[in-house]
Amino acid sequence: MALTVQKRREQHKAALRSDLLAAAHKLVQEEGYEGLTIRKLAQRVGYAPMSVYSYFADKQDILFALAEDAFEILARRIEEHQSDDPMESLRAVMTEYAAFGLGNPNEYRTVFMTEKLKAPEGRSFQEMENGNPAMNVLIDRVEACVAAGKLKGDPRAIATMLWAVGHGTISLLITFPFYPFGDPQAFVRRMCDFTIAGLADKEVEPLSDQPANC
Amino acid sequence: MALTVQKRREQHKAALRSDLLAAAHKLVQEEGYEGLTIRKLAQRVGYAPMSVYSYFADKQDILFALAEDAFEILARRIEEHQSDDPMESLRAVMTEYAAFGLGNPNEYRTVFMTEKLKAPEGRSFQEMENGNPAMNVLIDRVEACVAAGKLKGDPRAIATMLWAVGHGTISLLITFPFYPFGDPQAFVRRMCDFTIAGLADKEVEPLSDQPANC
DNA sequence: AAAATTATTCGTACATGTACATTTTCTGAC
DNA sequence: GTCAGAAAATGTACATGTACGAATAATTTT
Repeated sequence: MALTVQKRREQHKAALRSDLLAAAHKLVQEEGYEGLTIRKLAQRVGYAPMSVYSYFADKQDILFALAEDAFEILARRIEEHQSDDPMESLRAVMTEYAAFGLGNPNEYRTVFMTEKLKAPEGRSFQEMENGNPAMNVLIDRVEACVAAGKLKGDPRAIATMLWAVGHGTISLLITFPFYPFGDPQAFVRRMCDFTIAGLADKEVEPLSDQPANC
Repeated sequence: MALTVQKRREQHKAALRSDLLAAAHKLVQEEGYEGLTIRKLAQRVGYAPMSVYSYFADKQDILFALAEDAFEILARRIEEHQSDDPMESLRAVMTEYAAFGLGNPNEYRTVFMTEKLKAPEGRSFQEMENGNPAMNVLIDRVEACVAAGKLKGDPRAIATMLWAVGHGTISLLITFPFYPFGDPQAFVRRMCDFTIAGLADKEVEPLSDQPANC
């Protein structure tokens, strides 16, 4: 029946897209980040350059897909670092997040430091909130801390604030490698400790509901 | 004598460079940020496209120069917002910095969210530290707070931490405009208050001296 | 002044992302 | 099987940043 064929085509297309991603990954391994070129990529899989655009909207789309794969590795790595103490588990998110960002600056940049022209098609933010695996784990662990009475207030607000601090720290370290932050690890730890200590005291209000915007 | 001619040439060259920058600025005004093109720019000043490269290393260099001009406006704006209370003055830096970043996302991006391949030729960081006018004011005001006994510890370390928080906040707001941070102003204020409150307690150690770095 | 050296400008050429239109392949109805 | 319509793949073309080297102008040396 028609639906089966439809499905098969979709799967086939997904498989080809996956092949392209694999080829892109290998290309980056072999020739570095700036060696990833639409033409080279097409050549690797025996396509004409323009055929790539049947599977990806544009080059950014490819980079995003690659970065998303990398971020799933991060999510797994974070889940490996879990403690009995929920606060320690929370700290581990920050630590692993930082290590990942510093170790994969290109992926970090494409996901977190690149203009987002389109809100990911679904609802404006739900998609994003649930989009990055690492963000999910962060919220989960904040919730655990709140449940354990170690933190007080709205978990999403707390997670967002932690995100802002962590992102600021990491992106500065990535962007200004020559600035004397001292030992990156130490700077990350300092920012992390400082922030968590600051949050431990107060009751954190939920984020406002976007009132005065334009 | 020879030196005079040398000087004159340098001034002439600087003037031409300035003309190019002015033309670039106008181009951006008229056609938007992505409308700034080497070819268009050259045409505006009656040059061949490649001649632009006598005055700028590459396109990034032009964008940087434009952004630096913008940041001087920020520095001036910050200095207008000064209070008797040094802590309030410090808060004003963050507020104005944020307002500037949100109002000039392109400039903010080119200065703070773009890979720095070359450490600015002088000494590795001195140049950078004194490079951005806003950073100078920040350090100055932190020093004032320390002097007034409102903050304790190393001023540069405190300023760097504030920078990290401020930058994280602003760059997230710029990069994920659709994420429900709530009112941007409110989010900035929250991050700012939270951070300054957290710093007020503790004695802040200087940043370590770059020990374990590959 | 003439020649040599240096600084400045420019012409040509290439790799890149991708818009647009065309061709080829596939699908489902008759 | 035939054929119309859709989907996938491709060919061509353009704007862009910029490398490279030639041409031109300015400066210094002789």
